[in-house]
Amino acid sequence: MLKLSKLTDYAVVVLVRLGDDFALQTSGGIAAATGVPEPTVAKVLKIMTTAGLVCSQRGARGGYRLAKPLSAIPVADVITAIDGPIALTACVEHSPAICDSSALCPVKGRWDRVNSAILDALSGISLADMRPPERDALSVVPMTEASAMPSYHPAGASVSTTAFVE
Amino acid sequence: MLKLSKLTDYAVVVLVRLGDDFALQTSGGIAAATGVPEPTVAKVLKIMTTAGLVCSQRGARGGYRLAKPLSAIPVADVITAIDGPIALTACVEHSPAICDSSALCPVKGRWDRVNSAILDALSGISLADMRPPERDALSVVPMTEASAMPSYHPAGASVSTTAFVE
DNA sequence: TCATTCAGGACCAAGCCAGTCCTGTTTTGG
DNA sequence: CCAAAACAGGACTGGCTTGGTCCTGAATGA
Ligand code: FES
Ligand code: FES
Repeated sequence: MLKLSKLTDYAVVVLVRLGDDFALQTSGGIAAATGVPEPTVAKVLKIMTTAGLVCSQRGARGGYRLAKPLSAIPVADVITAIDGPIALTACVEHSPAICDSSALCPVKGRWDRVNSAILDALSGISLADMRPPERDALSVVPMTEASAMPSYHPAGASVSTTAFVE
Repeated sequence: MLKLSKLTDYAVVVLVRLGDDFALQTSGGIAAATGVPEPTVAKVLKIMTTAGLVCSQRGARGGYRLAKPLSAIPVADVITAIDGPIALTACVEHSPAICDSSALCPVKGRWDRVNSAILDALSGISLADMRPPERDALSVVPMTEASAMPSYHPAGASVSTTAFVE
């Protein structure tokens, strides 16, 4: 299954939202603005902080801020931060897993080319390219309450309408 | 997790093996030659047949044969045959899943570019590129018995040495 | 001092994938 | 005509991964 984890999708949404203005934003505020459940936003932002993509300010009036402009963050970095190194198969350079039968395997080392092709493709697209041109409608959402706003669910399926009850 | 299913890895191994000669080869023979468990080989080949990548001949003295040369089979086709259409997220063209909140989603339609970049990369590499230059050592393996040969396990981990006991 | 906010885990349930097996159907060969 | 060989197609199950939640602790500002 060549697909991204749902967390990665969330991360892009959150980061793009962070890029809308450079003021400190709390995880709760971002959750309200994007419709992503607050615990999930917090989890994503923690990972992003560890990866160095965002800066955090602790304590009261704290929050998160982008560490670099959106145009300087390739999509590959976000994926790597959440999913770990991009390794299509177990037998690819920089893969966490090791391969036993590398002496016998007929396709030994041959996936590397495929892997780097994908890596190049993902490194050439930045988060700025993911931002939609019309960013007015979303920025005006008040960060206090967004109860009536439908939540954002990338996976589709059945929308549990009580995703962010508070 | 941006990684391929293990079946896809097997499929490439099996198809490359099929490309070594154009005679009919039984699933059992391929299993013996590659070290992949026989039921798995059969499963992979059935999928490949449905996808039209290999031709099958039923009955006694039957077997499988490549439908087209290795150089005419891009890696993307193998992945699509096993994993379904390449769709990084749920909100990509040709994705089987549907997205509810496409009206609100801030990155609506923005994954398409990433997806096609990957698709292009995978379409530009054929199975012939996956075949190692030295194909002597593998072709001389007799198809009758390969009991002493270590099995091929892409995932690494613990090698159950009794993979193909018979 | 206290409320606020992030840090960093542990934790559980659901979904998915790998691998196996079983029952047909088709063809060859005696 | 019969039996063996080999593919077709599905059902089934165990194990792993992931998504999502929660809890406790540390830092900061009022
Ligand atoms: S999740 Fe469907 S358009 Fe973004
Ligand atoms: S599975 Fe490790 S080299 Fe191919």
